[in-house]
Amino acid sequence: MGKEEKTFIEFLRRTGQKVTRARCLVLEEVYRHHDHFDAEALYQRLEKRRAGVSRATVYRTLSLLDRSGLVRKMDLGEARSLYEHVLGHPHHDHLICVSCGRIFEFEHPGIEEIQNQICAQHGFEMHSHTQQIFGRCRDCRAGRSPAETS
Amino acid sequence: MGKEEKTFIEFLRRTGQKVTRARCLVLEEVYRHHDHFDAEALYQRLEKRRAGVSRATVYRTLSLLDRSGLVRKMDLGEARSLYEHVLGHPHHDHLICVSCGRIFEFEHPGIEEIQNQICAQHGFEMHSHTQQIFGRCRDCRAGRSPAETS
DNA sequence: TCGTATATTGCGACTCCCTGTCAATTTGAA
DNA sequence: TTCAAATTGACAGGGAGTCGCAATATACGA
Ligand SMILES: [Mn+2]
Ligand SMILES: [Mn+2]
Ligand SMILES: [Zn+2]
Ligand SMILES: [Zn+2]
Repeated sequence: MGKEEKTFIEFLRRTGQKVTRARCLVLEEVYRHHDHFDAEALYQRLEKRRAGVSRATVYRTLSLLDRSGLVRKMDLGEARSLYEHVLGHPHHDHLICVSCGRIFEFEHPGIEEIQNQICAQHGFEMHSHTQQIFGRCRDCRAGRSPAETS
Repeated sequence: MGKEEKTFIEFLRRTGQKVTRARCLVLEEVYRHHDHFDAEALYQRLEKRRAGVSRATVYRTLSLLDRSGLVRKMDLGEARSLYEHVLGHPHHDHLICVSCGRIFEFEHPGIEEIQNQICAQHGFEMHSHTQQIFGRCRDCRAGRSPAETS
């Protein structure tokens, strides 16, 4: 049993919720890939594997995973929310190419430090933060299609 | 005629669109207040003034104002998008209190500088960026209700 | 292991924020 | 003033996500 299962089960127990077949299948599928995904795509992947988990349960379980700290829900201003792993993926923020849609990750300790300063100034207790930079990626600027890059 | 009207008309002309009664009324109402607002609230304000502008036109005009650079559309992960002025309001980012919902603004030159560095490293051409810090504000931490402040 | 209280599930209906359609109206260039 | 083209209001439609509920699964204690 992976660390994520352990964490999830511990979270469910701690909060008086049940460890169900559907929840385990969703968690398993979430951790089969390591990219940014949306709820519908995850549901489709489960369908393909004939997991027999409903769309509603996918949404409900993603919410649990978010609250348990296993995944992070991200809202990039698009219709659908995206999700990404937290466990084993250190905190980072995103560069989003408005041309090809790809998402690049970055992290910079200086930013976190400044954020702490700002919170201190405002007497603000930070729970989470997000930072997104929208623009054109190197490939798109070069007129290259993303497919040509390996 | 305020600077915002001038800018808007110039934008409309430049992009081959028409300066209409409805668009002017929406712009006027947008600039009557200087806080964060959503489309529905703006529509209600117009209704109260019997402006006779439809909800659809409010949405369509907000989109134009966003594209013209007069307002900024913000997605804070809530159902509704928020909008805020750009003209006369220097760039800033937001602290959002998850307890009372109030939004506080901050700006820090160091952050912008780091963002430029990161873009340079990735060969990324930045168009815009947003940064949100979620947490609890000073008042909420002190158990004070926001109404008591002022 | 079994029985039972309680949580969860799948289903589809539903909500909510917009967005698209289209006939009627307005705009502005000539 | 004329008139093609853009815009508008009304409302249907879309799409992501949520809710209610009867059927089912889970877990806890006997
Ligand atoms: Mn990421
Ligand atoms: Mn602001
Ligand atoms: Zn790109
Ligand atoms: Zn607060």
